[in-house]
Amino acid sequence: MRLKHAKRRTARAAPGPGRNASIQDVAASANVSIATVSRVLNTPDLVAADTAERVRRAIDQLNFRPNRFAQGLMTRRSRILGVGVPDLHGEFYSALLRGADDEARRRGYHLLVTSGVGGKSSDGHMGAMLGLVDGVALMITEPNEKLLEVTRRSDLPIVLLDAEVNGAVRDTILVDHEAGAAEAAQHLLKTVEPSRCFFVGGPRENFDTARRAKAFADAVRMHIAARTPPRAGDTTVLGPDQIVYGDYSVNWGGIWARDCIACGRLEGAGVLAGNDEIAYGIMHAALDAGLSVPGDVKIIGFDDTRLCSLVRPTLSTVRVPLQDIGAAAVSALIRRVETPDAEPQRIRLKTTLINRESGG
Amino acid sequence: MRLKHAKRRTARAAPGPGRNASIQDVAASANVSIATVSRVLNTPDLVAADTAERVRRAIDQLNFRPNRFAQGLMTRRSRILGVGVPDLHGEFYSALLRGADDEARRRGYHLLVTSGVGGKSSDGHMGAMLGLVDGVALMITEPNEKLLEVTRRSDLPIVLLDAEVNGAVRDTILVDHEAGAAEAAQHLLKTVEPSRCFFVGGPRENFDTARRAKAFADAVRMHIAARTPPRAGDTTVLGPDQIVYGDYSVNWGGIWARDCIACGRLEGAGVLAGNDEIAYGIMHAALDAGLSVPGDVKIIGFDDTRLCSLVRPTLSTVRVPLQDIGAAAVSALIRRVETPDAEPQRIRLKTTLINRESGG
DNA sequence: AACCTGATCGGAAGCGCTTTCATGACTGGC
DNA sequence: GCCAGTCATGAAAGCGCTTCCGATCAGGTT
Repeated sequence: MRLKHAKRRTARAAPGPGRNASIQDVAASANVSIATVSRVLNTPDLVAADTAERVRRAIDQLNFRPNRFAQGLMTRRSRILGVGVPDLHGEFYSALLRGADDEARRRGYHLLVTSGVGGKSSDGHMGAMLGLVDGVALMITEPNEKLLEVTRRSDLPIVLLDAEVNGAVRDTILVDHEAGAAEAAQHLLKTVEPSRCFFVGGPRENFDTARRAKAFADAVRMHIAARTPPRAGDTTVLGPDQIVYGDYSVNWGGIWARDCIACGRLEGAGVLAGNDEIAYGIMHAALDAGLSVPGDVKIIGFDDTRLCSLVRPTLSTVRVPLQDIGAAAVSALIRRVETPDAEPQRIRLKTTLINRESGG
Repeated sequence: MRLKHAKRRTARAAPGPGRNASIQDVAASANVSIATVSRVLNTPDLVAADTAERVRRAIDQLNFRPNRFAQGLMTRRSRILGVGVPDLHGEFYSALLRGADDEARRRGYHLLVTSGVGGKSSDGHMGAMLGLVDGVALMITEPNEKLLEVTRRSDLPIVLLDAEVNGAVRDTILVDHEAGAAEAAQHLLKTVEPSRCFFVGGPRENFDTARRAKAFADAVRMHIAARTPPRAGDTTVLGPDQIVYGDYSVNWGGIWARDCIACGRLEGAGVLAGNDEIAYGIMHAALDAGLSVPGDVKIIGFDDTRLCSLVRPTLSTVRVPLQDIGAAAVSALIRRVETPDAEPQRIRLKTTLINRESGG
């Protein structure tokens, strides 16, 4: 037997398995209206204690969870935050993500992660993401007009990680690469001649490398200018080979070091690397060539990834608080989402020189 | 002048800035009904070519993007996949996530990442996640009844990473740890006496460590049983100290190695470590003690993280295709989401012994 | 001429929720 | 005993979309 054209207007099947309980079911079960159920959830103060209790029991019993889509449709909030990073490879982003995720969960938000930000095919994907999230934390490491344009025109809350966007006043999490690079330079300059100090960076266009390079150069120049008495031949112009660029890889560090060794210039040098991997590459090439670290050459890395304490000799490095960056980004983003009119914030996180073995 | 109590029933403000264009706006602009607009988006075949074209123009012009919440409310799909891992720390999960993200974006899905799966406070967070995603890829490394119970009772599509759940027939991505461990053992046994072969694992409860340990022991026993002629004193019982457990850290590897050295038992040994970090710890302690690797002691790691090719001597290891695991998980999950009635799948991924320096 | 068929489209229901507005029951002050 | 002022609650209007159903029309079939 089968009902033919059964009237289905308002009748609804019992919330058995296969269908989650809806607010309707709860309301029916607690003998109140759906409005009251909603109030119990969102504004409990507006409902009488005993009613609320009854509703809560029904909720538990039916295992009711508000449908997030319906909620989102009304409130225009999803409690999801987008996180866009250029890449998911390696220690670096994994630490960042970890900080972000911890903070997000603490605040009852979820993280929608997407990598390849700035890549070619990322536009559509980003677009789709914008419709789902309450805000976006974006990490951009190289200039990318298209992406910045999107962020500028979007009215979605955005915080920028470690990148300044000229023209737009936005929440921004900054890392004080300058102080870190300067501190590292000063440390090297204690025992190394300014002319023997090198900065071996990542890609020239990379924001971080650029800032670290500039601060390094400034520190070296300042050191020269300040020392008394001046020495013969002192010049505040750095040699063109003292600041070089490549990429963020062990390989590039090795290449540079071997070149340098070939010219006999690595011995007695002090090197600040653009990141830990480069530093490791340099150190390794030096050791392979029979140089001692830090005896013959002093090396300082950047970021303080796990690598630093694993390798021997251990790597001195400039610690960048990656987890804190992630956490701060999420925190700032939530603040903007929840209080859209708040003043834009610029949070600046400190770096720390970590003296281990390689830096002397 | 201001309109007082203007009638607002059906009138709606123009879709200026501050409000995104809705399907209504598109319909009005293209002079069709919203049903037609929807069809253009979802079932273009049902719309006349010229009408569709007109609608598409309106969509472009108004920069219309369907509201994902409204869509989700109707379709019960979000095109978001949940990924739950125990931890976000380190190379391991970062590689996995990368594979997952690549595959997801290729298929037009997004990833909602959550760590701390299996942790104490993760329940509520997981619960909230379940309402948002089309399915979940779960990585569990240790027994966790509560979590498994949740997965069992949920009708949400789930794929399990590298964990078997007895009783439930589920899509599962498995890694052939057994083959990898056996291959590594056999490699060591070529030059090392069975009684001098060790497995230094991570936590005893950890699924992976348990499986690797068992396969290692089996391989050693089988080697003893198979060799002809049998030697005096051959026994297929491994010494209790040949399979040991600790945690997945460099530190633990170092501790074990130093203990072993103290008893004079490391020289001439062959060691399979539970992961690369342990292997590195062992290798380092050995080198520090003046032993040569692989001359005096042969060491093989597990996972093939970046560390292996960075350190010197380079680490032989059993490669686990982390990125492939992530990609396979997402792929299987999408399959289940889109064809819920498909047969449950068990995908088994191969490991590969990577011979570098430390393994001899 | 009456009928059927398929292609195309609009009307309208309804997904599950939040929120406004109206209602009714009490309360205290006169 | 009556009116203003709470307080607790319900009815109902949508949020923006998908999809079922039916209307219309052109063109072919009997």
